[in-house]
Amino acid sequence: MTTRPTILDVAERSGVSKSTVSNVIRGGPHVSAEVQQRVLDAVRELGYRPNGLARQLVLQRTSTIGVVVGDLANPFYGELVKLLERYANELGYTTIASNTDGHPEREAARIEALLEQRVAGIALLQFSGNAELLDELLVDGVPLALVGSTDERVDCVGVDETRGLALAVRHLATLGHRRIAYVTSRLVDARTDAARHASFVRACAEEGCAESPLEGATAAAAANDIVAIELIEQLEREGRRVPGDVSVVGFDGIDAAGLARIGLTTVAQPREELAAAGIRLLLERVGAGPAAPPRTILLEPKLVVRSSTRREP
Amino acid sequence: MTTRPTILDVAERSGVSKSTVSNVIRGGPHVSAEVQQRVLDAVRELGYRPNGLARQLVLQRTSTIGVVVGDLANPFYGELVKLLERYANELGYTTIASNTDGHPEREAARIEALLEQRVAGIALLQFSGNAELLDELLVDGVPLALVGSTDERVDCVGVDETRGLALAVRHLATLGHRRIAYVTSRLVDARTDAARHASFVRACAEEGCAESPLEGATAAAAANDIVAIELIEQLEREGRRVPGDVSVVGFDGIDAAGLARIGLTTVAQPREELAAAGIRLLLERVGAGPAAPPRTILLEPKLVVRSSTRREP
DNA sequence: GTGAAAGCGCTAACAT
DNA sequence: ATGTTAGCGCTTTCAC
Repeated sequence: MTTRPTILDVAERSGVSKSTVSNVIRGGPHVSAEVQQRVLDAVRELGYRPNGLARQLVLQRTSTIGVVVGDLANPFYGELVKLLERYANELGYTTIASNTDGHPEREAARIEALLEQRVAGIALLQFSGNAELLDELLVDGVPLALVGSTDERVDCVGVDETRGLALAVRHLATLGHRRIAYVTSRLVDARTDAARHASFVRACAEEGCAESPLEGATAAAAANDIVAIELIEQLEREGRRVPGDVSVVGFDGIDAAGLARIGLTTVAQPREELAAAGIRLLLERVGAGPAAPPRTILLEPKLVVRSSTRREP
Repeated sequence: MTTRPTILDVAERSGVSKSTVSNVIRGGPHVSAEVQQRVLDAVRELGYRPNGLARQLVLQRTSTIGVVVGDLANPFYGELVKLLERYANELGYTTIASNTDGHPEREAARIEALLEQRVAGIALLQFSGNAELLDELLVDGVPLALVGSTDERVDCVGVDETRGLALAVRHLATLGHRRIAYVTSRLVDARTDAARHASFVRACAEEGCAESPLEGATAAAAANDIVAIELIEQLEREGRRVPGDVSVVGFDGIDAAGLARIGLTTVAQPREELAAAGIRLLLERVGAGPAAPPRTILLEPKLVVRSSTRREP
C-alpha cells in the first residue's frame, strides 16, 4: 500500500459500507457494538487517518481559525498567539498563524491565503488599519476579530489605551515630571501607535504636562515595552541614566520588563483575557453571522511600577 | 448570493466551461486573450475565491507545512517560526504553527491534527524525543525535519552543540574558572537539555574543569539564554554578583542577551540559516520520498562575549 | 442497524 | 482553443 488508506479501504476490510465506517468514526448513532469493534480494528490495522480536507469540503465549514500577526518575534505577540491557539483548541478549533512583518501587502496576501483555505474566521493582531481591506472583508462577511486594537465596524477586544496612558502619565506627573516625550519606532504598527500617541497627548493635557522632544524631557512614555527597553539602551549610551536623569514607562507588560536588571515600569495588558475574549468574540461571530452588531470589549490595563521611573529632583 | 460563488458560477457568467475557468485561474495554457479577459472580469464581479480545500483534495497534495514548537513565547523560537514561515512562503508553501507547551501528549495530538490536514511535511522545533512517535511517523513516511535538535533517523539541522559548549567552557576556563555549574529548567525540552549537558561534561573534561553545584561554582553554563537570564536574576537576589562573584554564559543568542543591562555572554545560533536549511531539508524530503537517506546539517555556533563573564580573581 | 447514492469544488485527461 | 467527464475522500439523506 503505497497510498494512504481511505474510508473505503476500512469499509472493505471490516466488511461494511463506508457510511457505517463514517458513523463509527464520528461517533454517529446506530452502530452495533460488534460492527463498531470490527471497524475500529480495521482502522488500527490499516493505520487509517481521516482526510480532514475531504471532510471540510463536504461539511462546507472548517474548524480552523486564522491568526495574523505583525511580528511573532515580539514576545508579547508570541505569547498572545500561543494563548489564542490554546483557547481555540479548547473549543475544538485549530489555528493557522501568519506573520506579516508589518507589511500591509503581506497582510492582505496572508489573509487572502487564509480565506482560500476557508478558515472559519480570522483574528487580526497588529492590524495595519487598511480600511479598504477591512471593507472588502466586511462585505464578504468574513468573521473577524481585532485583538489588541479597536475599530467600530468589527468585533474587537483591546485594552483601554486612553486609560493606560492616563495611568502612565499620571504616574509620571505625580513624580513631578512635566516635560514628557512620547517615543515610538517603525516596528510599532501605525494603528496602535496612533491610538497610544493620541491618548498620551490627552493625558498630558489633563495632568498639566507638555509633550516634549526627548532631548528636553525628564521622562518618556514608550509605545511599547520593546521600544522602552531600546530607549533605555539608547539613553544610557548617550550618557543619560534611567531613572536618574530620565524616567521611562513602557506598555504591554512583557516578561523581560520584570527582570531586575531592566525593571521597567509599564502599563500591563491582561494577555490571557485578551486571548480568551478574542476567541470568544470570533466564534460568537462565526455563529451569529455578519448581521449581528459588532461588539467592543475594553479591558483594564494595570500600571506596574518598577525601577525605571522616579521622582524628578 | 448568500453562498460563495464557485468555479461553476464563474463559468456560467463568462459563458465558458469550468475547465476553461480553471485554466485561466491557474495560468494554464490554451486560453485566448478574449476569453481570459471575460473570465477575469467574471471573477472580479463575483468576488470569486478558489476553494483551496477542493483543490488540494483533487491534487492529492497540499502546499502547507506544519511547524510544531514547544514554546512560542520564547523569543528564540518565535523568531525561528517566523523565519520558517518566510522561507516556506518564498517557495510557495504556507505554514501552520502549533504550540505544545512542552507536553508530549499535546505534541502527538498536534501532529495528528496536522496529518489529518494532510500537510506536506512537518518541522519539529523542540522535539520531545518521543521515540515511539518518531517511529510511527517514520513508518508512515511523513516528511519530517528536526530543527535545532538532531536524530540520526531523520533529516535535521542544528548547531554543533558539542562545539558550542566547548566554546563556552573554554572561554570560562581561559578566564581561570575551574568549578563550573550547568543550569537548566523545566522549560528546556529534555532532548536539547540532554545534548547540551552531555556536551558540557565532555568540554569540562577537556578543559580540566569540574562540574560543580551552583553553590560552589565560580561560573555557570546555562541550557539557554532564558535560563541564563533567570539565573542572573536568582544569583543577584541571593547576593552573588554577576560577573563579580560568578560568571554566566548562555546559549541561543536571543536579542535580549544583547541589551546593555543584560550583557549576556552567549553561544549564538545562526537563526536564519537554521530556518533556511530546515525548510530546504524538509522540502527536499517531500520531493525525494522516505527512501532517501536522512541528512544532518550541523551549523557552527558562535561565541559572543559580553559582560556576564570575567576573569576569576 | 446498515447500505446506496448524491454531491462538496476542483483538476486533468481526453474529446472535439 | 474549449468542453466533457471522471474522480479526490468524505458526509448525509433516504431506502431497506
